[in-house]
Amino acid sequence: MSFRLHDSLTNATIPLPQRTPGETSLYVCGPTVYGYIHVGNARPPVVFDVLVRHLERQGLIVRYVRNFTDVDDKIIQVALDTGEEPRVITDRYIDAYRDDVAALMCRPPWAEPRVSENIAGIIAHVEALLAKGFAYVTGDGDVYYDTAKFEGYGKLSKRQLEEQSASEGRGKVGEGKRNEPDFALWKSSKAHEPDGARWPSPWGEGRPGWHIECSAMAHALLGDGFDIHGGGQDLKFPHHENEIAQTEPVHGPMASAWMHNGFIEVDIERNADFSEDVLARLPALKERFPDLRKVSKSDPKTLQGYRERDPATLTPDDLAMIAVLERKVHFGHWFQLRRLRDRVDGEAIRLWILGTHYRAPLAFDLAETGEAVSFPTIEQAEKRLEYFYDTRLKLAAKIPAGVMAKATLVDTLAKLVRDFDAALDDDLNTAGALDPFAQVFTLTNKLCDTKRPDKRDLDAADAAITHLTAVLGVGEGDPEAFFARVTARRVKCRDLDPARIDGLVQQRTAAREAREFARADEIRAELTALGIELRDGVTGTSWRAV
RNA sequence: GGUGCGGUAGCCAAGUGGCCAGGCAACGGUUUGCAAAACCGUGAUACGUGGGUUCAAAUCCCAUCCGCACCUCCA
Repeated sequence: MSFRLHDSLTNATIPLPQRTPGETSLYVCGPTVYGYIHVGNARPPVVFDVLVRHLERQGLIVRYVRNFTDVDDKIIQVALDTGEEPRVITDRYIDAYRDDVAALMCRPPWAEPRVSENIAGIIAHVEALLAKGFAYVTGDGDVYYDTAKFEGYGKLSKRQLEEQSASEGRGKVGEGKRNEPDFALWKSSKAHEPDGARWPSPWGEGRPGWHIECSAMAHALLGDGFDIHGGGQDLKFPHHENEIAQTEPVHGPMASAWMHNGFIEVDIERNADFSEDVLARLPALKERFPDLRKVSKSDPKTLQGYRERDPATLTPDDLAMIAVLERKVHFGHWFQLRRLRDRVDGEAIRLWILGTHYRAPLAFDLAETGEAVSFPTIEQAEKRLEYFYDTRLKLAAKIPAGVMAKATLVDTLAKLVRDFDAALDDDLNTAGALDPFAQVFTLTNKLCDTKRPDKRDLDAADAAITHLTAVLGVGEGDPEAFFARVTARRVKCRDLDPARIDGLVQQRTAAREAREFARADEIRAELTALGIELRDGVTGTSWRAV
């Protein structure tokens, strides 16, 4: 095992930690299930799924835990808004999450704990922190972590204690909180909060704070310390910093390595088509609103606020803000994974994500021509996927025709597979791994195009492709199922009539057989205009929506 | 201000001292009734800028400019 990874705690590249030889334990922070996820949330499951596949392929047992945060202020808010019980809400979004990540070709983790099913362990952990003097109870029945007691506080995010501001707690210093960065381990329930979000505890009815949940669930499933803790970059502080602070005093060092993925970012100025006036005002607006470019959940509300104002009172700056907000809301709409999946295949989203190293930022592209919305880089990935599956179909059809000639590709293919594995061994360099991946497919196509392909070459190509696609989780499905899925989506999206297309294709075939090529080309032009691509093969003509 | 990440060809994106990235788009060719798909080939002094080290720098050192993210719920 020569896998090495970048550890965010030490900022060094280290060998894969294995507390138990032949086994690696991995904890990844999962979603808070209060709504549908957006494409940014898709990155961690995809990245860590590839990590698990790669390690397992090399014979390791990976104990991969990804939690569901089903107890949280945001869930309570949804419950209060809709009148539903929290469990109903969280069940719904857990199902939706599983559906989304399955579409991204992520395999289920070894364990998916829910906070609501780990309350006893959480209470025990809080009690242990209280007993050791790392936490204190306030008059309101809240329990806070005392960050001043933990010497290593700030070591993951590399920040000094005094710089930090409060998080995860309603209190301010003086109102029961001892230090500004102290965070809640247990929050007392308020009268109006739903029954499904309160549990009895030694400190009265309440619910756990966000950070303690992961510490407790990781310990429940992986024991005292584990190998790798993963999650998005933004969780470094405060979430993971707090997990360390909570875990170390009770169970000793938490994770041997930390892996943080970069963000998927949207750039609203890109292709935004703003007017000269808006563009001229952007710099000044950015001064006033530093997070102007960031797509935020409060954007629709803010936009609504502007729309409700008397147009006469709107200044040019306001109008510019409206233009920008409209753009942000538009991006936000397509950022949601469910919506995006209506336009591009989940597997293509996966390939798009893997095209960039997991620690680097990844730009989300959206282009518009008139009414039509497109996602250039993801659509590019989808075309690539079609190529992979086409190649597999071609290879499968050619394998029976293999002969004992001269095998020339066996060694080359083996080397490409080694290069592929080596790229992944180097801190999961999926983008680098796509190089040998591409070369294997080119060689396979070339091999299939030869008249008398060697049987051993064909088998070697098949074995190489099986390995590469299984590790990346890209192009490994049933090709027919893939094309059926993609065609069905495009047909639906463009409101095409498959029966009519089949009819036109038949007419064209008849014309071609009669050697009436002008007529045949006329029909093809008609189909092209509908976005249908034809392929004349030896076994007849097939069509695909492009 | 603090902590990180980055600037590589039209676009996306690997690469951390000498040798090839890869993909998309473009162009030429093989193939095809013509296309499409596939394959082959081509392209551009590609490495933010200025110095330095070295036989050799995208890669190391110094300086500098620019961009991004997080530091408040966020993957």
